[in-house]
Amino acid sequence: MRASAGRILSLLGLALLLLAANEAIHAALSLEGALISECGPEVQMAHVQYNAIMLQVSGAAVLGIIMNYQSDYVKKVAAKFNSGDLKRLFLGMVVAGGSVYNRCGKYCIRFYGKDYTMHQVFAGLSYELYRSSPSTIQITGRGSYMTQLYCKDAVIDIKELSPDTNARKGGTPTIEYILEGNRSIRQESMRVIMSVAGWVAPSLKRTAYGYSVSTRIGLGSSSPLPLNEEYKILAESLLLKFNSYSDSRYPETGYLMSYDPDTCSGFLSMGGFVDGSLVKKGRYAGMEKNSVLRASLAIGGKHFETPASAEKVMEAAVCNSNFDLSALLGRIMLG
DNA sequence: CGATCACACGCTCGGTAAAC
DNA sequence: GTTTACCGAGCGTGTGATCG
Repeated sequence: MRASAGRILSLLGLALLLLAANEAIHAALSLEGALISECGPEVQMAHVQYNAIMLQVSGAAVLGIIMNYQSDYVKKVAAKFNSGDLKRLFLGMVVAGGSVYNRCGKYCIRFYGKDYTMHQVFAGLSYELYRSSPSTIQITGRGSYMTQLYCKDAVIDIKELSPDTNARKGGTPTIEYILEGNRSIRQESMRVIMSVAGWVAPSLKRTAYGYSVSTRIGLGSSSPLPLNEEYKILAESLLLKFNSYSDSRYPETGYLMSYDPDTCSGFLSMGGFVDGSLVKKGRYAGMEKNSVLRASLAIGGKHFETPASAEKVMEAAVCNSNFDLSALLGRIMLG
């Protein structure tokens, strides 16, 4: 059974907890609690259900994590897609937010990022595809993680699908393999890629009637131009309209961005970001990308008297998707 | 040989505002 | 209202050292 490895890890974790009830474990668990509390209800449920166990290893600030790789998201896609398609998702994650290290006889695929959930997804896909379990390390002094998969087969696969993997070193990764997939897996790949390298940035704009919020979503920031073009083709195949932009400091790179409300809401209605995918920095850092996107779209076009009142409504909308938007708007809004 | 640790460099998101 | 441009500091990334 594919679930058995995960169960064994859970049991192992439970045993360790019982045996080693020390301060370190408690500290680790409370940190984990704080982390998980940022996630949506679905993630929290999954978490309670499967109970990831954290262990303190050498060094004060470095935590090793034994993860249970049964993210709800991976369970869902594993039931729906064959392994060829799952490989498309895996490729998307590596290209958008990972690296491949293959020197000195080492075969290592890494995934970086602050989203605990996305590391679970990466680890879950690794297990589904290669029956190999990576380990996740929290990077010292920062709220981000690195997941390392030592697996020769995986490295060979990725290098075959995208020979040039490391964008940082001037390479140009390709997602051609994803583009060859059917609509369903392309849509899922888009969601995963956006969750890894995409962003939401609601912005305040002074208008004749006060201030209004406009919604903006984007993908990447300095992707190699050919890859950026492939991202655009992928988006267009799903009727999402992005424009390409380039940062003048990095001429051979580009990113995608869209202000189009139909594109923003269209992306949301196809599932949007993977649940638990968080905004990385800025005013909404740590909040769910989907919540921010939903809130921003909900109050887009409304006018506010002051920037502060607009931000207040945004904050309320992001933090509680069930709150009474119209009541709050009635009190604060002008037009 | 697989796995973990450590760290410096420069790239990324995302804030902001001007130009259409 | 929509699109383009600029910019910065926090963090992503590659790699060597090290350990069991």
